[in-house]
Amino acid sequence: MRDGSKTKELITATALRLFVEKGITETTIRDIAGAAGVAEGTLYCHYDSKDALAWDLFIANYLAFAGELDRVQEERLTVKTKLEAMIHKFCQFFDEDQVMFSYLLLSQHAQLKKVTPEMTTPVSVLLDVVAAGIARDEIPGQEPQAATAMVLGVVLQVAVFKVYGRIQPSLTSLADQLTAACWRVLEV
Amino acid sequence: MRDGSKTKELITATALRLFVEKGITETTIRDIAGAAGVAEGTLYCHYDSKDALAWDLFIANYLAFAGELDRVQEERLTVKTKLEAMIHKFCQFFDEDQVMFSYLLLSQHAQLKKVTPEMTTPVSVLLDVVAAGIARDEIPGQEPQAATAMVLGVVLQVAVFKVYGRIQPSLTSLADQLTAACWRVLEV
Amino acid sequence: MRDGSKTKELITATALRLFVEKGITETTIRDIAGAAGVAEGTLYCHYDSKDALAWDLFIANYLAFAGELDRVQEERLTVKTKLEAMIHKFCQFFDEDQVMFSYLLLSQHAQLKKVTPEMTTPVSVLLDVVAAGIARDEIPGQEPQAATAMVLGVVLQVAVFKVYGRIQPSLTSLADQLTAACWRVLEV
Amino acid sequence: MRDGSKTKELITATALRLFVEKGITETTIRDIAGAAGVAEGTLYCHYDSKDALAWDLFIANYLAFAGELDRVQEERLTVKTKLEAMIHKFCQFFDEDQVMFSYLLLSQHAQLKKVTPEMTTPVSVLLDVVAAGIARDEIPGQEPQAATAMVLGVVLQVAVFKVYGRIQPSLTSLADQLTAACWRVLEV
DNA sequence: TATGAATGAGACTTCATTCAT
DNA sequence: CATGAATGAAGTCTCATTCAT
Repeated sequence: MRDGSKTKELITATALRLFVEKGITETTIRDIAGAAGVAEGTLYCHYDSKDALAWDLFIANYLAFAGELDRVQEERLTVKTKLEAMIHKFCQFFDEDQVMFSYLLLSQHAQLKKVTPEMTTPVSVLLDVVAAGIARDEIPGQEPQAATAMVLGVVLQVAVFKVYGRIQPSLTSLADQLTAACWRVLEV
Repeated sequence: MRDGSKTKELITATALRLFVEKGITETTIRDIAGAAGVAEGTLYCHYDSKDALAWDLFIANYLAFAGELDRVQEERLTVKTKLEAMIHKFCQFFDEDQVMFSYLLLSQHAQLKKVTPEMTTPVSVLLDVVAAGIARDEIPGQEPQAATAMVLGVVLQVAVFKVYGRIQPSLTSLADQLTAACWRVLEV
Repeated sequence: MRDGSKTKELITATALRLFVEKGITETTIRDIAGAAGVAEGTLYCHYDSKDALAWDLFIANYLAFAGELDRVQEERLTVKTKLEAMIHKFCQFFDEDQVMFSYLLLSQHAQLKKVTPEMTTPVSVLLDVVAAGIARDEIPGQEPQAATAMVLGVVLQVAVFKVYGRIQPSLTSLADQLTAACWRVLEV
Repeated sequence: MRDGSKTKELITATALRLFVEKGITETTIRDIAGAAGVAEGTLYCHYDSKDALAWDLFIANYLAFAGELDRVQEERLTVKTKLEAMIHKFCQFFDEDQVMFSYLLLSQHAQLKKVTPEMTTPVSVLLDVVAAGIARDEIPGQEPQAATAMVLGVVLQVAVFKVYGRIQPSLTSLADQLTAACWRVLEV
């Protein structure tokens, strides 16, 4: 109540958790306010609307993650090491903040309509690396979109299985295994 | 007006399309009835509730697809051919009824809470095949859940990219390529 | 299905039972049709509407009962014997058809708006007898309406208690006791 | 807008009036909100549902009235004076708040299913007094339930006739007369 | 007469949002 | 900034009634 930013963070974190637990549409303002211990109106001191909250939560973190992916790939020279670094980053993100990772995953479909093509997203970063790898012949010639999809699928579906409790070990501990698998996928 | 099953099919098909276009929660009874050209109350002649409609639509087709997957894998002897047949089936299903495939994909997360463990699902069929392959040493020793996730991810994410228009060719035409990729994934 | 009047009686009897069990508004056409084993539309072959059914059921039996009360009182000469005969009739009606008696009791309030003053009702018959008794000095001078209310209350409330299971013996076996009590009430 | 309890009282009083005028089922949320001059949703700031409103309105006042009856009977020593005091209380309640009295009367049947046996109700208070009177030989030996029903009937049916406009004087002015009649009823 | 799928008005309820305090 | 009562549009669902067969 003293520091407004504390309240905002509280609301944001609570909303994130509930969005993942119940879904965005299924989570009401009352749910969030109640779980955060603030009044319903308070939310509107920090966000214009529920949609704005969901969007902010999505896009800020989606782009930030894309930025991190981009940074780690830029620090590597070969496609193989770029891919390795990116997958490690994926796994690290998942392990450090599974709730946020899940949120990006599940809200992706709904929010993607509002993502403009010029934005740098995790997918576009991965696609650029894969496409460059093919262009530079570090990866056998193939359709970049399909190749990207397969690599992305390997990582994301393992994350989904982890969320569902089908997989026990941390993703980080599986990162090398995932990288190897992805690399084999790309070797045509 | 005479044949109730025609009306039911009309409602079902309309609902399926709208659910995929706008999302389940975002699709209203009025949307469905309006698009199907029937009265709102008519929906309740055939389904107990909107949730029941969404669930019926999901589970009937989810289980039917699982059944088809199971049938084709049973007709093959080796894990490799089983996998190949299943992936072809995946691609065929996608190409023949992309709307339904998309619906199963997007509603999976929400409806999965109501799926009981004894049900045979597409995931459980794939998992069984992979696990058996590992047990029989047709696939190198590894964690079956993780292996299943990776294979599933390859196929599903390519389907997602296809839905988003990132990929042009039909999935069926990519089936062999996907099978090869999945097999490389499993070769440790 | 062969004889229409059988179907009508079936519907009528079923409706009566459900109206008493659940209340008129709370009983749906579907309830009645389902319990009677006929289609929903069939009801409209015999009654114009649900309200018409409820009203017919009420007024026919309300007036018929009034007619019986009137008949038995006319066959007696003194107010005391008239009252005795009427109360016996009340009790007999209750014991013979508790469901119908209950229906008249509970729907009275709602249907009474449609009862016109010139109709001969159970209340008007009782009132006439009491008023005549006062006029003829067979009952001490008093306000006829209040006197009628008290007599009616004694009988009806005992019936209500019987319906609620608070009273065991049949009303008929209590008729003399009720008559005596009513008579004492009227003796100012 | 500031003081919520004012709004709640307004809604409650409006609902009470309409419930009595038209019946509970026949009164819609829109009716209540419109007559109270609030939005429809406002009702749900104060009550969980329409049923909860009807129930609260019933049980709070039903039990409060039972409490008052119990209090006045406890202040008297003999059954005769207890009965006299209770009937006066009945009449006073009716004259002071005929709408509430009518509501308790008409909703009694529907709400009684939710009344548990351990609750002290107006009927149970009266029954206890009558039963005690019989036990103490202040009233001739008889079945307490039937005796209670008759006394209750005398008072309630006069109230009903008053509601219907058949009786002009206030119930309070008739209280002594009613008490005398009830007493005669009990004298076997 | 009987059927029952279809109708559509309208009931109850939810919930994002506002605003006076 | 925070509050929370109030709002009212919109959603789901019910149900008396119709009508083609």
